[in-house]
Amino acid sequence: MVELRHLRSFVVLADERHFGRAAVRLHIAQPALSQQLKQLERETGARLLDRSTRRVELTEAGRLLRGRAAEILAAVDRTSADLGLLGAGRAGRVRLGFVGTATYDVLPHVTRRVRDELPDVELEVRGELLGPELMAQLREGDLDIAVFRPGAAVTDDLEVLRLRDEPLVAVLPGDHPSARADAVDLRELDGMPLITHPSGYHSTMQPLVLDVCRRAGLDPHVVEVGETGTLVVFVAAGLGFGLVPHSVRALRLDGVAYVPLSGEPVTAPLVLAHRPDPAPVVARVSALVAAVTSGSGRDASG
Amino acid sequence: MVELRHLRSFVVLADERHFGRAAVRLHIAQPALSQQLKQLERETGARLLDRSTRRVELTEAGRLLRGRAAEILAAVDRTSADLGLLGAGRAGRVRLGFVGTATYDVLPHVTRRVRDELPDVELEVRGELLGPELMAQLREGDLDIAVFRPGAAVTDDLEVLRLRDEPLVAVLPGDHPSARADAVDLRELDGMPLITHPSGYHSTMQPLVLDVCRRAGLDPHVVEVGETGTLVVFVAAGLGFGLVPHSVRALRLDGVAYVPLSGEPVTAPLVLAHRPDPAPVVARVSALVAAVTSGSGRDASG
DNA sequence: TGTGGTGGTGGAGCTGCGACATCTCCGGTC
DNA sequence: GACCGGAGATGTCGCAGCTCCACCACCACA
Repeated sequence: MVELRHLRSFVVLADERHFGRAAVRLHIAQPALSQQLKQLERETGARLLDRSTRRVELTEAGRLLRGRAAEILAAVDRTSADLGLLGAGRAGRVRLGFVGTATYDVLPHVTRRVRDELPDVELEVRGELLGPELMAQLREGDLDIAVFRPGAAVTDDLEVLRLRDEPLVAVLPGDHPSARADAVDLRELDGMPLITHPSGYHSTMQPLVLDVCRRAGLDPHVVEVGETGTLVVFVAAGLGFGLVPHSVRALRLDGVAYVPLSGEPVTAPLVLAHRPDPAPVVARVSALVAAVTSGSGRDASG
Repeated sequence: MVELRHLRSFVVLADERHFGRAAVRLHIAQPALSQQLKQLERETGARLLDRSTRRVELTEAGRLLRGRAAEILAAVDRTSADLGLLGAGRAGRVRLGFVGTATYDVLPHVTRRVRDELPDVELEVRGELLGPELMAQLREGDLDIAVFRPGAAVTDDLEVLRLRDEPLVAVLPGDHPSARADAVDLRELDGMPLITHPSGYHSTMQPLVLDVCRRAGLDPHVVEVGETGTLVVFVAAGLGFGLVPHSVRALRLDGVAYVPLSGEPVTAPLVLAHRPDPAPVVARVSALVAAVTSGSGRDASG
């Protein structure tokens, strides 16, 4: 039966064209190498080397085998390496997607920690995505881990880990009377347009935000934007106010103030999701994300 | 060190998902299979099977390995098969050269037979070459097998196999008085130009043909042409007559008749040559050429 | 709580691989 | 042409490691 041992020896032998030198490189004795080649020739039924005591030359069959054996051994090595990384969960590629409101706080912290603690893990990070889109990409296998705020549609074909609940804060233009207050009552904002994430099934933030406003007796004119960054920029431009999770405070812009809401706190949950039975890397990175978010979530602002 | 044995076992195990059944299929005992899997997991550093006494399931690493191992084993099998064909002389590339007078009869028959009986052999055929040129190409390694008519210069650094002796026939213009005769005496052609192959060391036919003419008392005006095809075309054009081996009759042109010579037959030998200690394919194709020429040489004309 | 079936483990035996010594062949040299 | 040295082949032996057998541990099911 042909074994990789035969192929490994043959490749070196074909390279050296000399049994003695090849044996040294293989850390075996020359007679053993002769035996292996003989076995290989018996197994394959082809003469692989034209050899005399003076000269070792590849036959046509030998040339064919040299190429094939090299490919096979490369495939084995590559597979072995891949499996090692997979098994240790210390390397491999992980694709992470973040919802907009986690893009400016969680994302950079996670990236930093992974680079520090799992330097061989190749992170592919995408921010400013929307919850339903993230879940769809997870299910499609286009993403390994998603960090988002769950709507009603989180089914149990995904493993979901609750990271933390973040209180909503108001995003106000810097020149608003309440911009420097310790807290703001939503009713003080009556009449201002509300900048929100998209409606429909696209964002889980908008229904939450609208509900909060309605309960405070507000029915603001709504301006929808695609990204959290844009939302804050709009507020900075004086186009209205917004309601965002606390951690968006990491996104500091001139002309913008983040002010806690007075009264009973309203929170937006942040979760992490991945497919069930994840690869060790995915599990490891997930754990790191959880550690990052629980450890230093609240004091992320400056 | 990972060996193919491990991969073969793993593929079956991944297929059966049952150590006992897999061991039976592999013709080894179950504990041996457990050992192999353990080794494989140690080598790769990854857990490949989630297993209890009730259930054997592939991990993600296992799924990766199953695919890779199958590819690797397939590549090994394919290579082994290819080498077997090469070794048995049933595959490979053979470059065949034919002298002009064997181009129109032997060449097509050989090509046909090889395609039928050795479909994996890649044949590279060149016709209308001259004997000395063929031998030079053989020695240079530019050709594997040559079929030609030997001159004096066939040395013993080539293995030569006599294929057959062919009687010379006259090639006459269709309107010649003897064109429809059963035989022609050379003296009837006195005064006609003789179309021949090249002189000097280039062709072994010309000296033979001139000798035949001289012994018949002819001293014809000689017109030299490079190829046998051209020779026959010249005859068809009424430019003279020729003397060619019987098998050239396979080249039928309007306005040309092949007529046997009366009197004692004169033959031109046809031989096959290759380098000593040839690759199996070369030997096998050589045998096929010999079979073709000895079996159906004479009745090749229509 | 027994029972059957499953994968894991420990020890004995044997296969087969590799090391060593030796042989044979061949080319170069004088 | 006899000698010499280097190269691959061969014969023998020791031992690593694989396989097998017997047994263990575990779990589902009755």
